[in-house]
Amino acid sequence: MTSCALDNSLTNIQWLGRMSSDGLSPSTVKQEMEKENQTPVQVEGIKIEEDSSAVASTSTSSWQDSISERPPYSYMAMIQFAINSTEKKRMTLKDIYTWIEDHFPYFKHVAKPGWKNSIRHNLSLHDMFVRETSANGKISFWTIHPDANRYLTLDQVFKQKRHISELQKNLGGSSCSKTEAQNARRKMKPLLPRVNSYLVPIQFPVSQPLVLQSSVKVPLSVAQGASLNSSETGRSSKRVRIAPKVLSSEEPSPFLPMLPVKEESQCEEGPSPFASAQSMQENVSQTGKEPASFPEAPHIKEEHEGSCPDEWLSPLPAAFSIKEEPVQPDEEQGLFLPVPPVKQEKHFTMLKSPPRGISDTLVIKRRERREMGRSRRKQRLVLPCSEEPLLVLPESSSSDSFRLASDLPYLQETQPLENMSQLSCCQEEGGPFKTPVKEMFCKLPISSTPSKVPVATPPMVGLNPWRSVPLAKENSTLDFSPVRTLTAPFTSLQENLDLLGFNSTPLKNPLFESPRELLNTESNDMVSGPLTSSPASNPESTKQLSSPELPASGLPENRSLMEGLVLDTMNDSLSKILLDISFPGLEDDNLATDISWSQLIPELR
Amino acid sequence: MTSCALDNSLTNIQWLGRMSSDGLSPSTVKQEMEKENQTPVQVEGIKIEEDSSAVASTSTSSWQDSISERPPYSYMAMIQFAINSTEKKRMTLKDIYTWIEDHFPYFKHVAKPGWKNSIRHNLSLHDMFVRETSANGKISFWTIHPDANRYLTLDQVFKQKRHISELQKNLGGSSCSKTEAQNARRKMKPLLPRVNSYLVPIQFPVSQPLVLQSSVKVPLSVAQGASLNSSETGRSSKRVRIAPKVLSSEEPSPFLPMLPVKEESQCEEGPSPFASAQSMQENVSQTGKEPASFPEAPHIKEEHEGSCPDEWLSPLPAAFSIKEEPVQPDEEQGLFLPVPPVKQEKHFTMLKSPPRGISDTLVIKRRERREMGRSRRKQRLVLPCSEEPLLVLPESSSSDSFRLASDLPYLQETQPLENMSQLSCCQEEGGPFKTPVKEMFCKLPISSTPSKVPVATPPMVGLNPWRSVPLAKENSTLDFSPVRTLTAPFTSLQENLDLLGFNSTPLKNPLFESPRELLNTESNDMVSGPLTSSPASNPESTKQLSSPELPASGLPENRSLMEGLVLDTMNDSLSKILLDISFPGLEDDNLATDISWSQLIPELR
DNA sequence: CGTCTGTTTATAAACACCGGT
DNA sequence: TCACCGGTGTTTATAAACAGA
Ligand SMILES: [Mg+2]
Ligand SMILES: [Mg+2]
Repeated sequence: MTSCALDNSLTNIQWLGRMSSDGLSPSTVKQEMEKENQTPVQVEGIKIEEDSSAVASTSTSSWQDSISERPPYSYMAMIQFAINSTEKKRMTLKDIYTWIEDHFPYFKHVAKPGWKNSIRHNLSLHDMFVRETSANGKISFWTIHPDANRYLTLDQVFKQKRHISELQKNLGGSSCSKTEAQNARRKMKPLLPRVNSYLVPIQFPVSQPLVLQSSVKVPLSVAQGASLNSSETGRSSKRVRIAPKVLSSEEPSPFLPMLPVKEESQCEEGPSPFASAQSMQENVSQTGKEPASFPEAPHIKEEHEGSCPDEWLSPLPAAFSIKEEPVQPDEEQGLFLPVPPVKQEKHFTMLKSPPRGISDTLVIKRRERREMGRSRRKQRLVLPCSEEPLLVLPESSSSDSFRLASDLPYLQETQPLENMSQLSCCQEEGGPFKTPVKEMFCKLPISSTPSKVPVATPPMVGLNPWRSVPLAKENSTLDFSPVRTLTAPFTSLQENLDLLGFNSTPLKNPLFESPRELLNTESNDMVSGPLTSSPASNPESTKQLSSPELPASGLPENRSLMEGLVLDTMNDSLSKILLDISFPGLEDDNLATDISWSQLIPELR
Repeated sequence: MTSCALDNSLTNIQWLGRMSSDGLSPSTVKQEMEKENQTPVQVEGIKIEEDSSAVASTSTSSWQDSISERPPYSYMAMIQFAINSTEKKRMTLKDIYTWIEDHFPYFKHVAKPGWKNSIRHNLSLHDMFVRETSANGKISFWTIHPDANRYLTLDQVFKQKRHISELQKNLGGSSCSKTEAQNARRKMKPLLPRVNSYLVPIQFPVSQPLVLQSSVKVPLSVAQGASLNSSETGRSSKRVRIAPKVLSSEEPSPFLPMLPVKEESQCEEGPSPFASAQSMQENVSQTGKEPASFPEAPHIKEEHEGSCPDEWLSPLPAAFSIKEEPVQPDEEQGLFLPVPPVKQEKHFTMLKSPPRGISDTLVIKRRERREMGRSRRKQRLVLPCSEEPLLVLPESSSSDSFRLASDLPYLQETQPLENMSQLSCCQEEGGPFKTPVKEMFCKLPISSTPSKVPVATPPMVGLNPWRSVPLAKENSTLDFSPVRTLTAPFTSLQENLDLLGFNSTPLKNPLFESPRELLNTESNDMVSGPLTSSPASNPESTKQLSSPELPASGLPENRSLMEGLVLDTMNDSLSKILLDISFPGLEDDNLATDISWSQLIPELR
């Protein structure tokens, strides 16, 4: 509706975005590219400009303020926000792009064009997103599987944030020292999206804002004040923040049980010019809103046993309704068991899986359900769909946000210590290296999990003398790789910060993960409160009732910022170059051997 | 059984592998790293050496010969090969690593450590792989969901290859010029894994073997001879070949309907030292083997409707039993329809999906099933699981390979032209740029689909003067990026080759894809032969009957080779460096703004 | 504390297919 | 009508970040 709003605002945004790049050297690449990204597609879209102004100007909401920063939501979450912002709960790919750009300027002005590829990838990959075709068959709409849709909207998330932050303040920031964290367990559950989830490409050497925001450990007051100061040196390396990882099955019911919220309503092809401002405004609007009361509420079906996949559940930093839901006895069906279905369930749900005939091994799902604490990691986390087929979570239908508050305390506890010590460091600065470190180009790479090096710079560098303090470990092996050295500085700084207690990264937001853990740990000792099995993954609950589930949602934490807008694509080039240089033509021999694979003995050597 | 075979052989292999690296310059990185990769994990494994000799020495089989080249199988396929090589059809992660290293030396000597991360990623991502725990709960085994397991083994694939190649020869190599290819349509269906699937990191400038192998276009004889000659210049750029993309549902029944084949039998923890030789030998062994006749043949269950996910089906370059299978009338169920189920089905299968309430839009699946040719792309390809719940493909139970031969012609036809013109070029050399090209680091990037530039070398290059012949298109935009130029040469060469008919890339191996296409095109005009819907995706068929399906499997084509064992990880570093250089401290400002996301107006600028 | 295993998210790519020109 | 192109969709490959043991 508010189409063709102000181009000016948009312009402003861009301006800001450019600040970083400016007329730098050619290597600045990013900015250049970025701009192109948006323009190509949107320029023609007609609905490009609109009210991007809202984003730029509004300071009320939580993170949108920092216009060019990457939002703490995963692509999956953003897609859901976009689709759920329409009345029909469906949206064309192009409109999804537009919605996201309008609500998250980062993608419009900073992100590389590849972000659209990621959107498409997510739409295809997640079963939650279903493509439907218009009656005439001319248009394709992306929808959210009714059984999986919790009707999450950006607004809801915002509200959640506010609630959380308020609560945190009231609670007093949990400094989350081990002891404290542990104690806090039951009470705190940072609904926030997990502290560190961002993708922002990195760029600059040092001095990055660490900001934690409302998330876990740091009380808002602290976070805000501290963020500016200490955050400066925080973590600057990393290039792309991996989203919080919401664990799909977290909250069976939507954040706020609410159903559709009608945000934009311009479904169909309607460019929907104006969406941006809304989210902001909505935040300010009334908090409590009752769910159910929407026409199209889809799903309902019978939810067999554990029919829902996994993402179905909580695609974003949603709430985690920890209902407690007693673990059912033991179904004992072939394979899909309602309870702690491991993630793998997905398809399994209906299949008779384990007719294996081997009795000595149990499908982990079942095992886990029982032993909970044993078997192998994860999986139990999978609560997702098949999880608790039975529990519907028909609880608080509209007061969710509040509910969440109470639940929030939860998550954090799961592993206070660990977060602080290990995790916390790593995230922000690139500190610890759980997985080795990654091989620069010597012979360091040992762990199979890549792991990134904070600053990673190619050998020929030496240009950025940010730091040169080796971590004390691997240095010896690599000499020429400046990369390694860079990390050192960060770690030191960050470590300090972490210790101080306001490192955003450490704890991140156990929010979603905690649910899992809770379930698991339940049998052990962790459990104390309400958790149990689960977040009703059942779509039904969501639809039929506005169901209770305590939708807590995560909140952004923001802390890191966009560091460089680096273009990953370049990476390849560089690496190749290096290689080529070093290797004249040796490989040709090897390569040449191909022949038809079918034969040809290595004659080369 | 044949444990502790010859260490010598292994040694030899390594030797060969090293040939490429040797004592090159430090930049050689790869080799260095690679070695470390393997050593760390395997060195301790005890079962490391074993009979790797088989691999090195045997020239009988198709591609294993080229020891250091990346096999044409996707990770998913290799994992299946590994797991299905055991009697119990289960394997620990470590053993999977070992099996793959033993059977595909590439991973043992060339691949970067990240390949193990990819293995784990595939295990977790694909629902087909289910983790089970031993009775005592001490050990985790990875298994293949019985409903999805077609008991594919490396041996079977090999056999398939041979069959195919033979058939091709008999048929006379289809030079696959457009006209020919089109004509061949119904007859040829290259069961091979698709020509170009590899991941090999790239490294060298020019002169790469193109080798096509037995796959589609090129008759074996031709491929072999030609490969060496023309292949030289083929494609060298690309870094990682994306696997053929087997389209999971391709062959509902296993290649060779066979059930378990017992290859290694050393399940459990047994290091299984000796697996390697077997595959080779088996190839030589009898070709025709009847299926069914194995104890544990799992699945059977009732396969509801479209209960199987998708990967369930044909994870590897399996055969594509193009049974014809008439498209069922129209089930009309909520969403999952047996026929051309779109991939999205996965979970949907059992859920009542579309209770949406909106009648104007149809779930694509349904639509496609009906209209087939309309709606949106793909999806129909999805034949995978839900596809033809009904058709079982109980056809030729053991003569599949032959069947395949007849089918092969099929695939290629789908889009001969396009492949030749557009696709073919791109693949090999980096030729055309369907998706723009990717941004080197200027402002070129426009298409949201990354697209790689053949040689991608950073700006400062000029080192490899492989080619400088622009494709005629985009050149103008990028000047300094040597990358672009590199592609040109290839294209020219390859194009020529393609025209010749033995370009591996263009058509690749429509094998698996063809099925999809066939189905789709059916309604249109493409269809001519037997295709129709499908490759029985039903697990049942596989098990119950050795069902016919024509398992054609893909074959390697190999063509590209490992170009550089470049380390992607480095890339980041490089890009960052460049950025940093260009940007002094501008961003700090931006970054500093983080604060707590919740507030803070962009004060920086 | 470090490694291995497992789960997820992010990206880049390679293609397929479709519709517009 | 057809070839080319760009947008849309689907998959595979990789790198990473974490959780858990
Ligand atoms: Mg989908
Ligand atoms: Mg799995």
